[in-house]
Amino acid sequence: MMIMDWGLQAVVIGSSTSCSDFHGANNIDFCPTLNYQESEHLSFSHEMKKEVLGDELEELYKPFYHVGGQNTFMGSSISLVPKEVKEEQREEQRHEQQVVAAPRTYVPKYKKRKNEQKRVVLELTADDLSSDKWAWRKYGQKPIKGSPYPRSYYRCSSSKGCLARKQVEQSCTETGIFIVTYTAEHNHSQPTRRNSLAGIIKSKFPNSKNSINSPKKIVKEKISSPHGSTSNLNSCPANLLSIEEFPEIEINQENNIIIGDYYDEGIRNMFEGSGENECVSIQDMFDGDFFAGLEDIHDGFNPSFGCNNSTFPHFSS
DNA sequence: CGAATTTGACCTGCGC
DNA sequence: GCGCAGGTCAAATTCG
Repeated sequence: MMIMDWGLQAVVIGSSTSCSDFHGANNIDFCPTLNYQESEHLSFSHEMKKEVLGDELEELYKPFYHVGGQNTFMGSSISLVPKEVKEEQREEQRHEQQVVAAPRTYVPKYKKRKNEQKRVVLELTADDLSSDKWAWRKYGQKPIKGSPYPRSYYRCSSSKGCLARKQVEQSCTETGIFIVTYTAEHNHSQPTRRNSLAGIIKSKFPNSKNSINSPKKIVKEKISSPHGSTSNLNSCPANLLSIEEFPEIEINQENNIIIGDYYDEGIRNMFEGSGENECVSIQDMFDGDFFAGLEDIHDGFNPSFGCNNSTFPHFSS
């Protein structure tokens, strides 16, 4: 029997480990912290999904889809896969298992297209970089066209199979500012010991300096479609998010969400939090918590979505 | 001596 | 199809 319910699973802030470890072929449900039955109240019907979200918004969500219906962002996860899709994924995964069982003929040496990967870009000071709690190992450095400074490439050195990557380059426009790009996610918990100074201690950036008084931090999230085209939030037909409401937030041509100076301290707190893996999630952003946080930062700030809040699905946790 | 970094070569994606 | 730019590999080198 085909189940038409749209199981919208939104797993709130939690350990990235618990979710990222959940990519096994048999683990096509959701995080162990929240299974479908337990989260029935989070579901809404397929018809409701169509009515509220619409096809195009559904398309918008696709970048967050993930094999096994599991998505994570900055240590949190959100799952948006309808059950009928999950059945198809079961078939695909069964097929993949068969392929794996067969003699290996070709192993892709490189990852999928770079524009398919979710990237989080931060502009950080040296101090911000040194507070990175992860252990990184440098594996490359390249000069970048148009920039006088090279870009350094780091991978997570804590876990052998961890796909987390980090790129560090100095801003060519602002001295003391480093553009850090995180790609993929850690599949393990944070190490107790860290090599957080990667890219700083041995940095050859001539202008590297500690600039505690220049806390500028721009947070971007590149949202890319697995089909190669990027989802354009600005043209979101459902007008899911009215950027005009957020004077310090903009979306650039690359569909990066940019948060300006004004919210710096608040953003810092929201991303770093007081405990491990406490990060802001896409869900929180949709849920309004993210913007509520900005509201706290910005007195009189009035976050609102472009669509009617009463019809917008509420991702209660 | 093992681990980390450096650096040139190689591979892939993408625009023209 | 070609060339460029970015990303990764891996041998050599350096560090602790």
